[in-house]
Amino acid sequence: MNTEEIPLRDRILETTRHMLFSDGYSSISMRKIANAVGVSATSIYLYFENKDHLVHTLIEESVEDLSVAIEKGAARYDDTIARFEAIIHSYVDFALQNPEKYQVIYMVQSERMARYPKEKFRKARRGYTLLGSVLEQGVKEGHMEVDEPLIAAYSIWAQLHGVISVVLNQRLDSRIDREKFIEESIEHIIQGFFARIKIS
Amino acid sequence: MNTEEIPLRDRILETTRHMLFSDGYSSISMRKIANAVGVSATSIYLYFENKDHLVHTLIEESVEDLSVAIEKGAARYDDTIARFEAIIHSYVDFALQNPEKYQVIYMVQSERMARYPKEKFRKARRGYTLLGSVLEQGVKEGHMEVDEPLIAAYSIWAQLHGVISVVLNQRLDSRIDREKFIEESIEHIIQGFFARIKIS
DNA sequence: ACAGTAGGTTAACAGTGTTAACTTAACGAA
DNA sequence: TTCGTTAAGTTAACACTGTTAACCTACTGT
Repeated sequence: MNTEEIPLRDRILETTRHMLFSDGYSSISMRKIANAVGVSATSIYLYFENKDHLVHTLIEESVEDLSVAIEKGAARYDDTIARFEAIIHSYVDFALQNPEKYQVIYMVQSERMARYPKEKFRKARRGYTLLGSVLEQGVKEGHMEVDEPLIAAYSIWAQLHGVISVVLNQRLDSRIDREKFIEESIEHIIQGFFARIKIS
Repeated sequence: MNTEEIPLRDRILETTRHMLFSDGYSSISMRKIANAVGVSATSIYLYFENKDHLVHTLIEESVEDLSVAIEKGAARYDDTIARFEAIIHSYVDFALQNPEKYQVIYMVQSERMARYPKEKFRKARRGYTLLGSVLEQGVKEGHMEVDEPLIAAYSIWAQLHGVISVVLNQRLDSRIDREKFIEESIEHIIQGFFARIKIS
């Protein structure tokens, strides 16, 4: 078999990610995962402390990949505004092209995240920290008007996630066209940072 | 006892909502809920088909309350722009003042929501449908520039949820001030609809 | 040839959602 | 008053869950 060559730990991770995405968290169990991999349930505990740890590892992987995608996207441009837009589009593109990985990041609700080791959160910061520094640069160059770049970056992050999760979770109103929704939402989020006109 | 006067069904709902918020979904069980209420686990099945139905009922209640809050907020003003801002602030205020109810709406992840009866989703639409009609009015009066009011409304909805959930789920970067984050995010979301300036 | 170890296994425990069958109290009709 | 019916709850059981402890087994280095 070819799969025998791949380390068991990796096979467990891949199988879990797939099952997590297609069946949902509450449907997966250690026994089912083990069964799909072709080992006994307790073998999973040789590589992961418990179910939480297994899921957290999956999240960490996904966060890493997302961060890399964003950094690559930004690196393609020198111009600050182009970098700003590239980051946002990289985020959205990654989420839409890798729904399994993206969904895993946010699939786990607050309670289970509370058990997520705090130091790991710093890795998750990489993406919007980069965005923050781009915003700062934008302010310096006079293109944007932003009080607190870090807050602004986080705000964009949250807004993007809201848009993406509505799309991926299929909560979108059936009367609304998916692509148009995404496009207009991104446009709106971007636009909000170039114009700061007082309401007349 | 005073609690004996309250119907069992209501006591179950109240207890479940509280436990759901404080302990999280994965920590609650039919037996624990029943124990806290003071009845046997199977008694819950006299009023709810299963655990899903129990949770869905809770969601429905919360959605209803949120909708009412928004409608009340909008009704306080005649001016379109004022109504627009009132809706957004009502949404945020409700979420922050009733975290138990708001969190319950989004606590249940996509998989469990797929089992949520589709006809119930229409009720959930009430809030942003109202927002959509206000946007439409704003376009008519020349205050705003929006292509598709319904899409725009949904986009705002998603963005607001993103911001709120970051705050309530305590995923906020510790360097960032909570109140300032909320304020600036709302400001940004609102501003995006008044100004549509092409990027130079 | 033998001890140690890496990489698995089976058996068991306490807890889960859910169903079926049972009890018990209240009520109206004869 | 006694019967049948119904409502509201109970207990016992089933198949499944995460997790632990004890066991096996094949390969390694000496």
